[in-house]
Amino acid sequence: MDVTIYEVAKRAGVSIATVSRALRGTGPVAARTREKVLKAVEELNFTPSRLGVSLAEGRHAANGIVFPDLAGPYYTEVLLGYEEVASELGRSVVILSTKGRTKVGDLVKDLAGRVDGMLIFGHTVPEPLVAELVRLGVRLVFVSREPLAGADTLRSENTASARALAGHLAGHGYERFAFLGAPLTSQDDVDQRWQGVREVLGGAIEAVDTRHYTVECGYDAALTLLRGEGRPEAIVCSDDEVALGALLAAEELGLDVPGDVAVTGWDDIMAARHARPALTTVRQPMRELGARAARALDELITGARDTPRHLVLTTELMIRSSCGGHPAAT
Amino acid sequence: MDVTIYEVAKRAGVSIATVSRALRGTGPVAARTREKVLKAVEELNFTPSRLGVSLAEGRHAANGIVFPDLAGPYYTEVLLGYEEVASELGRSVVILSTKGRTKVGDLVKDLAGRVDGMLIFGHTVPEPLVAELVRLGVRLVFVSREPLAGADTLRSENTASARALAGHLAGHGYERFAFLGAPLTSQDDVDQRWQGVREVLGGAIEAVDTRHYTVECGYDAALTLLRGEGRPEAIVCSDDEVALGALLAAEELGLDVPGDVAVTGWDDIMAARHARPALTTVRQPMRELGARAARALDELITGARDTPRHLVLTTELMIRSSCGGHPAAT
DNA sequence: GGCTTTTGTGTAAGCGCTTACAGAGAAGTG
DNA sequence: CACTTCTCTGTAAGCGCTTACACAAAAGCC
Repeated sequence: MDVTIYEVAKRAGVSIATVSRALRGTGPVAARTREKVLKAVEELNFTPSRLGVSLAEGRHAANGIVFPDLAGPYYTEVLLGYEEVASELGRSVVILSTKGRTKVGDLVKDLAGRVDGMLIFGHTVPEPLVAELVRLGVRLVFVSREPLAGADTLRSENTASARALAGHLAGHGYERFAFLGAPLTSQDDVDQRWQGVREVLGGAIEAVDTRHYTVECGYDAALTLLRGEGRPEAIVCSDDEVALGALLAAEELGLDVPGDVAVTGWDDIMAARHARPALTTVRQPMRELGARAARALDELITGARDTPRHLVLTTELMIRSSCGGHPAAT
Repeated sequence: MDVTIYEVAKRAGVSIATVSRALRGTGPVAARTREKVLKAVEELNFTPSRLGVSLAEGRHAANGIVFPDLAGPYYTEVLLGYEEVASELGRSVVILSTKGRTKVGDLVKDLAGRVDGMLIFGHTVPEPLVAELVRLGVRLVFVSREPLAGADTLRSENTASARALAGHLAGHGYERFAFLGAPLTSQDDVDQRWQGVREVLGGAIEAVDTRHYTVECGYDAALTLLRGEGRPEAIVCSDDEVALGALLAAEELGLDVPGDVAVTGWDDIMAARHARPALTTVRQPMRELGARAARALDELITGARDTPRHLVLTTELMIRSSCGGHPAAT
């Protein structure tokens, strides 16, 4: 790691400019000269310093990603899709989690100084800081948030998918519903799901707050809900983790799912597929979200595109057994 | 992002050395002078270039991490623990996945040029390249592999935990066992688990290959195993994903778990807890693995320690319902 | 008051690499 | 042969920041 381009040049008997040209193919180099350079590189086991290259080029060849936490499988899948495409494009990925961190502003700015652009999940970064980053010309792509002027946004479809899910549930003949996991922000993913479900079920469904979208919070809220008056026949959950909590609550209360109460989730994470009963849920194309985000960011970084774009990816309704019986199916 | 230290110095009417000293606190600066500098910094919204600082300091303030994939929740948890401590120590985390990648050597070397040290999972990086990195003085910490000269290793305990698991299973009175997920490498994690289980169950257990440690491969191998002659009464699986596959196979064949066949896993991932029956498994302190790795790497990077160290973290036997009935217990 | 020590600041040299531009030599053309 | 064009190479200037060292002024001490 201590060999510099100067030592290679000396050993090969050429200038550092020639070494650079030979290695990068950025200019004409005689075959004989190239051989001498490559031989010296091999003998000295030289690898160009990333720092030197980046400073001289004025670019990092790296992408950033800011997320609230990775404990939910949702974020992991997006990250994997993102990293895969970033690597294909010759870029490293620098990660930053904001969970439990103070001075998020400083952390995000430090990240911005290390990368050519970044992906931000939803509202992980405070809005004033987002506005500042946009003003500074930082290339940004957002996943899972409403459109924002000056930056790209990418999300999965929510409203129509929620309507399809609610329609399917109604087809089971249920008449009393609850939506577990009230929206935190207007127009965020969960709010759109709530809107879509409500369009179909109307006054037959009521939203219940869970405080966070975790298994634990879903369990607590479901326990309270299922112990109360007017128990719903079906619970539509904001996401799979909350739904897993609801399954635990039903189990503890000795309620059969879906016989006594049906439960649905959102995301189609691994645990949802392996729970019993297997969760009926909506699958988000999470890897594709990450992959598309990396490509969008590439367009912004290379200048292939300079106008913000807002994309919506399609979802898939995964009917399993938690919503009710399906004659002659699965 | 375009303001340089020169512009700040000009605006504050001091030299760039004074700006640097004022911002970093590396030398005496008069209070009056410091105020002028801070005012200029604020007016110009200056943030020091990470590249400039790193090149001048000769360090990146970043940690690398190389993993085969993040699809398994195991890797995610380790990454989270790692990132959290790295951030506390003022370091960013640069990730690299090797799954499906060609030219892993080039990718790893590029990563090495961006960070002050890195964490590598098991045998993700080919041994010759590992030897070369060690020789080049790259600070390395390995997780989940046997001790290696010249680098730190960190793993969870396997053999004694496997003995405890096997002892518990034997206590259920089973007499025929299978180990699903044969070891790939001598002394790797799975091999140690296999050794521990075999010490207790001896000739009553036989290893079955799964090719990979995934749900799908576990399912295929379990299907074959359970359809064959001499069906085992209990299946000890290499890890939770393989165990989830075994649960799917049993379900498909109409076998009751644990009535007809008991199943155990390893890791205690979310899906293992939410499966039904809930998996008996061994919990690895995955976040702590990551956190300890980051701290170990910090010691190597700062020079607080220069001799390699090999640590083993304790695990916890999680008895749930997939191994058999437990009177008056959950 | 003279000498020593401390505080504060600026200059210059790098850290490792890229590349514009100038110049030399070789090749091509009329 | 003279002129033009092409190939190849080296020099010098930066990219943005840190800091050793020299020097000046102020403070402290006898």
